[in-house]
Parts: sequence; structure tokens; C-alpha cells
Amino acid sequence: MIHALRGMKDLIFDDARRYEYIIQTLSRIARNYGFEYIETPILEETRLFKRSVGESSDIVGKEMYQFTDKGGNDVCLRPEGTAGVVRAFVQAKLDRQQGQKYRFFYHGPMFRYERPQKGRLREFHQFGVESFGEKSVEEDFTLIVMLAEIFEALGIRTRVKINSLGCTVCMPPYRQRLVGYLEAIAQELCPDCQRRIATNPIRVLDCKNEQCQNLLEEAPKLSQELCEECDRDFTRLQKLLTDAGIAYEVDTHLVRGLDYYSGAAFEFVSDEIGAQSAVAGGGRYDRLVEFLEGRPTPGVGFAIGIERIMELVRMPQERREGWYLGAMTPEALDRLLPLARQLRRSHRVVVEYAPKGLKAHLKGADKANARYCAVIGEEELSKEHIWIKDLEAREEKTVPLKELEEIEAQ
RNA sequence: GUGGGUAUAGCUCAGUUGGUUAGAGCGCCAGAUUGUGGCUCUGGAGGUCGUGGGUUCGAGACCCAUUACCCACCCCA
Repeated sequence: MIHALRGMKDLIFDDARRYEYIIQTLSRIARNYGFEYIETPILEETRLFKRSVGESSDIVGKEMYQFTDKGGNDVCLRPEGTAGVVRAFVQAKLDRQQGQKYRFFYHGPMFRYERPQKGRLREFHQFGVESFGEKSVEEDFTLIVMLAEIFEALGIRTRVKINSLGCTVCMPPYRQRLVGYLEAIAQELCPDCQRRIATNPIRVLDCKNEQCQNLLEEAPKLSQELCEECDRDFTRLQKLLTDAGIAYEVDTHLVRGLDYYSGAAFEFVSDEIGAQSAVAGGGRYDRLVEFLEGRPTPGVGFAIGIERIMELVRMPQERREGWYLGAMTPEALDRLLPLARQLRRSHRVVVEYAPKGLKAHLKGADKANARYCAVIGEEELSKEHIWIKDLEAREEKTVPLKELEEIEAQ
């Protein structure tokens, strides 16, 4: 038997319904917040991600599905969604519309060659939004509010963590101070952290090693060394969240894993899904458009991991819907087919082609989750009638075929 | 890449210290008088016990290898 590749799953039955419901719900909310749909290619040039996500990240360093296509291009399956949307933004020359705001939402598959575990697949799906041209911290606030609304709508309990990653003014000096501190205690840090001092010192902060965490308690904190502007924004963000009644925790160790983040960073976590607890993450990336050769344009966005919230979603109760049509004789089937075609203009219709007894048809209609079971038997056929039962109300009636056709044609 | 766990029916799992024709529940199919679903009852189909070796008179059980899946580390949504 040919099996799906490791870390790749079919969405079928309940999973498919949940996926569809999630996408519909999130799309609706995104539109209410002024975002519009964008779709970008799943395959992109590798250098897009090297420049945006960053070569020092594991994602680009060792997790990409990368290959050379038949034209000799170095390409890869997208490992995340932001880079493609920013590329599309620059390619459409929207960066030339200074002062304009653009807001997009997207959803679709992402690929990372990792060892699968709970909440982590090689092909997984994200729903994300990207907002361009809005520098105000109110936009950061609005995205967090939006996420809160999303998880509330889906019936998922989450905790909100926020942090500020600083800007070009305050981050570089902080980074230097941090490196100085880390070098002094380097021998006591785990091997990974020792390596990170050179490659990406900020990420030492969210090392999961307990000994490292203890050593880091005395480390300089960016939150205390933010420049005036960043500090003002971060304080304002906290005030807005408090006023809006959104509980949050400031997590100075919250470091987004991708290089393009700056300024506000946030993460929504769930305590009900195992080790991979981050269900959504995002933040500001005011320099990313420049990295991709666009004119400087502020940006902020987030992404939600669909698979991570799938089992948590509270689905609305499913109701019986549409029609089941069945015939008790071969001749009766000939009358059913045109009727099905008519009904399908506006209703869900399932047709059973095999002639069967009434009981079998009722069972079939029940299994098909149809609201109405309509059957033509010998009796009905001779009078040009059709027998209809409402499976929910348990009421039945026999009406002329013509009547049903006319009513449903509207 | 590293570590741990699990592989028996379509699904969830039982299978005692190795011992005859490998079981249950759910699901599926067919019936319970001739045209009435969900509930109940009866019957039925369906398994080379992940794969390959080995130990043994005898292996679903024990040993080795291999593959797949799951969980955790790493990293991230």
C-alpha cells in the first residue's frame, strides 16, 4: 500500500470538516478587520527565505524542502507564509504607495523537514494576516485583539504572551551587552547556547535548558533598555490591552524564531495540546520589506497553526441537510434523475441509483444525514407522485411530482 | 539528528508463566412477515497477529534486525 509521506496527513471526514470550519470562521473575522484574501505560490526561490527568515534560523538552515527544478532554479516549498506575501507586496509595487495601508490574509500548506510529533508535521497549515504601512502600535494591539476574538469564536482557551524586540536604535547596543554577558558565562551554558552566542545571541534567551535559564536571570533585559520610542509603544500596547480587558503576560524571554521580527512580538499558547503549545505567533517586522528590496514600509502580522488548534475547536452541532432521493423500481429511477438535477440548483441532494425497499432507503437517508427522504415506488409512479418524509419532524406526505419541481424551482 | 514507547479485524483494544480451529466492543452487510430510519435482538462477512530472521516439539507472546507510527528533545505555528 502506498502511504502518505512521513509527517503528511490527509484531511478527511471530521478533520476535513474542522479544517473547513476553521478557515471559514477565520476568513470571516479577518474580513471584518479589513483584511482581504491573498494567495501566493507554494514554491518560491530559495533566496526569498534566506533573506527574510534568515540563514541563521533552523528553518532555513536545515528544514527546507529545497531542490533544483528542471530550469536549474534553486527553489523550495514555502516553510512559512510571511515571506511570500511580502514578496508579492513588493512585486506589485505597493511599497511605492507611501502612506497607503494594505491588509492581507492567507491560508494554506507550509513545509518543514522536521521530525514529526504532536502538533508538528512536515506539511502543516497556517492561517495568517499581514498588515503593511501602519506604523502605529494600535495596529499591533488590533491584531492581538483579533486573535483573542478568533480563539474565543473557536471556543479555545489561550494565554497571551507579549514582548518587545526593540528596533534598529535600541536592539544593536542591547545585543552587544548581551553578548558580553553571555561570553562571561559561556562555559556554563549548554553547547547549543555557546554556539548561539555567535550566530543568534537573542535566542539564548528562550533556551529550554534549565541551567541556562537559571544563569539568564541576571542577564540584561531588553525591556529595560528599550529606546524612548519603543518603550513608549510597548507601554502603550500594555495599556490598550489592559483597557480592552485582555489578560496578558510580559515574557522577556519571548523571542520570535524568525529573524525578521522587531518591535512588538506576541504569542498565544494553549496548555491543552502537549509540548508544541504555541498556537499563534506574530509581531512587527518593520525592516522586512527593505530586506526584500522594497521601500521601507512598516509591517505587522501573525500566523496560526491550524493543526495545533484542530482538536480544540468546538464545532457547532451538525444538522440534517438536504435531500435523499431513492427509487423502488428501475422505472422510477428515470423520474428521479431530472428531479435531482432540478433540486441541486439550490439544495444538497444525494441520489441512490439502486432500486431498494423503503426501509433500505430510509436507512440510507439517515446515514446520508439528509433532512428529507423522497422515494418513488410503484404506487407513486403510476400517479406521478412522490413520497416525502421529513426525518427530523418525522412527518410524511405524498405530493405530485410536478408540484415539487415547481416549488423547488422557485 | 538524539532518546523512549507502540505495532493483533475498517476503528479502539483484550489475548494469563509460550500449548489445539486468535477474541470483544464499535462499524459494515443481511434478517426480525409482504412500503417506514435512529433503539433493541439474531445471524454473517472480515485477520498470512507490521516485515524478515532466530530460539523451541510448538511463537501473537521470547530474542535479533528492519520499517512505520506515536511521544519527547531541538526548533517552531
